[in-house]
Amino acid sequence: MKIQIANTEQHLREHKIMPSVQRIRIFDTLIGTTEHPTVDMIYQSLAKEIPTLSKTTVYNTLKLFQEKGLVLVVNIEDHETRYDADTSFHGHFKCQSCGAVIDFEVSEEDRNINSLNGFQVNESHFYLKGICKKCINKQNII
Amino acid sequence: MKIQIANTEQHLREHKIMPSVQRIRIFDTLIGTTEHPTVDMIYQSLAKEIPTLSKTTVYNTLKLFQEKGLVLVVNIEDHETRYDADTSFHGHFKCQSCGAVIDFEVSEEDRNINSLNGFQVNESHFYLKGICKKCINKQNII
DNA sequence: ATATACTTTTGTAATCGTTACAAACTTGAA
DNA sequence: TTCAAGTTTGTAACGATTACAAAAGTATAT
Repeated sequence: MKIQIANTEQHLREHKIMPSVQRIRIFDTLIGTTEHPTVDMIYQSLAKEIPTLSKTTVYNTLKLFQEKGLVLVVNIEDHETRYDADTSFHGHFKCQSCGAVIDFEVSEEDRNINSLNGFQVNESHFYLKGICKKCINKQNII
Repeated sequence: MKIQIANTEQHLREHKIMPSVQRIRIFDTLIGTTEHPTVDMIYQSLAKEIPTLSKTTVYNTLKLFQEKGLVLVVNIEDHETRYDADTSFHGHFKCQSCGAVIDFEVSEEDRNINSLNGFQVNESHFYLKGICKKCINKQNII
């Protein structure tokens, strides 16, 4: 889902992150899309705007955001690390046909696994793969 | 959980896999452990027994097993692909203290996400991270 | 048994995402 | 202005995985 942040600069400061141009634009790119971009996608979409941008900066910045709790890492696919600015709890569905990664809701009860009594859970990731509604409909038309 | 297979050779044949020595031993290694090993862990544990074994063979074999539905890939951690011979549905918990990957049960209802009506789900992965019971107890003792 | 075709294994080299590192640059305070 | 600290950049290194082609093994027909 898309996240609304009125003022990115202020938002970063509130999380003790110095708001450099690069950091602001990387964060804005992330909240401006629902496609859970990879480092490379973010880099490509900013390269024209910030010609000196280095991919290392994108890596460093996303790592920083992650440590400060501003973004979540989505590891739904091997060797394809994606980032999500929506840090509320939700699941991710990857369409094996069109490749889109789509958010879905997970109820409070659903994520409470009672077979894990005595464990301290810090992170939860729910990943599903299959064919999304759009692609199913396309198949039916053809 | 540990899986019981009476006869690996026959099991592979039933899945249209030619049971070579390497394939049999790789499969046996997988069902003989609950630690969801990586390619390297499997390779290391067989290297003495099969001195000519190539890591490429371990990769090829696990890919084949995966395609034939004999094993599942566990991607709970970035850049650390693990394999699981238990293909029944269950979740994985990774302890951030000792590194163990532990299975947990997920009820039928829990994995049925009603916000995904109209989607075809082919694979489900539930990953949790935190501190396992053992490590919590250790901390209390110290 | 022998030849032939086919499958499997092996080792090396290539690839790709990510990280390490050090130099250059920017910012803010004194 | 000068200094110190933080940030960005480019290059090189790294590690997991894959590509590839040669070598070894297996099955089948004659």
